[in-house]
Amino acid sequence: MSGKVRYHHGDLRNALLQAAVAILEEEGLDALSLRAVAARAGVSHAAPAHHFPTLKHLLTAVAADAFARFRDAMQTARDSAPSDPRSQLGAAGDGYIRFARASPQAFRLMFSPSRLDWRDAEFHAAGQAAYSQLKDVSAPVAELRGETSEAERRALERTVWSSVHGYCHLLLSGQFGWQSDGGAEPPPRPDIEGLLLGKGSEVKIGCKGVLKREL
Amino acid sequence: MSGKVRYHHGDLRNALLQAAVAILEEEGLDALSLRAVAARAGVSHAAPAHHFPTLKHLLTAVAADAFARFRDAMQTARDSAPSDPRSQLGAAGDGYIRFARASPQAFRLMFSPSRLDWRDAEFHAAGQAAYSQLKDVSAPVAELRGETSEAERRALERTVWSSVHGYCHLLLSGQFGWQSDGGAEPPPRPDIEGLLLGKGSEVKIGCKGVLKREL
DNA sequence: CGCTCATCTTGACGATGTCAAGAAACATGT
DNA sequence: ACATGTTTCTTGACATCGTCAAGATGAGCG
Repeated sequence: MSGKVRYHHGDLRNALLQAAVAILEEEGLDALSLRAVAARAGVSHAAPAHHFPTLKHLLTAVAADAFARFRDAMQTARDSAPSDPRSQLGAAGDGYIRFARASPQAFRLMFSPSRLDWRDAEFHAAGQAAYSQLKDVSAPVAELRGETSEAERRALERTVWSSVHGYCHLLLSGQFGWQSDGGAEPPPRPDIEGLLLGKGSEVKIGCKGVLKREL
Repeated sequence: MSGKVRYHHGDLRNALLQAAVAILEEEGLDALSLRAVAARAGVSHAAPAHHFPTLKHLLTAVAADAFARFRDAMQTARDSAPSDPRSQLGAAGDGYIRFARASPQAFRLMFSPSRLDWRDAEFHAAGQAAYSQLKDVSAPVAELRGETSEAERRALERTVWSSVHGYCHLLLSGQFGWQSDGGAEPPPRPDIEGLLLGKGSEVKIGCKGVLKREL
């Protein structure tokens, strides 16, 4: 509790995680080393070993924490949006993108397979919690499209996820000619609502002969 | 020319690139170090310095080479597909995915911003050549959809690219619960043709009142 | 008080990227 | 043919990294 430096830190695990998040944001993923984290926490270079046996363990814990904030970003965006399927889908996508833009380094880490231990229980749970956001907004859309089978629902989730995730990944990679440090706004994201539910004033006749009118 | 080991290699730059590609495929991106490449080419650890001043230079050259094969994969897929916009769009996407599955490590490298020098001229040219494949198949689709402005065409390119790229990235990250080493087939890719051009037997009335029949 | 054990420090090892200095082979001009 | 200069490669070194081993320290508990 006290700020004094003791031999036994008392809460080193949390201090290391906090230092890791700070380094990740300030200096980037490539500067996130065990020794840098230890130095920032004010302990010796081998101190993290007991709490995080390996760099991969530390990065996995940081990624799990990031996934929790990632989920919150989507939830927050959905909370301040209308409850219809179209708006909820768009809001989840916007939350997804908002997080990626606000924490690009964390986003990179979260989807870096080789740096993480995918079998870690907490990490897996955090990832699933985030994914459930996509499932929640995709299900009503699948309903509207008449895609009711399990396979069809999963396919729709993958379509939504691929579209939004690909946009984020390409955006952060600079592939759209957009730099995060400049003040310019990035190009608009794919219009998944329009692609999946049609434009607002559209009448669409499905291949099964079902007539639908959206919004 | 001879297989003899000489002090002056004669074609070390190409030999290093070839060794790098081999290591990338056999041992993965994380094992691709300057020293490993030098050892595989049979030269001393500092020999690459003259041809590739920095690891980033070597990786950028490897990525540029990969982008050329990437472009070829899309072109080949398009060549063996009908010439209508829908088929060409699907074929380009399939070629994109085929390359990512066949060379996952190269694909990872190609979109790893921090490892590459994005201002390298050859790399940039190779990337643009690959991107032109997406532009070529997107333009006729934009035409069919009545999206003729420059901004609309660019937006459609981003939508197509995001969808296919996101699918590849998530697939290779194991996010779809699919492992490349197992013999199982991965889940199907997003149906971009269907999303952008409608299902085959569908009649669609656009918001501008234009009636279109596809296929 | 004394014992036990988790926690932290110190020191070391091999691997990495990069630099500096020098050796070896090629190129060129005369 | 020979000398000279330049390119190419080797050797050696240094800092940094992850990881391990051994020991110091202090907290918890009988």
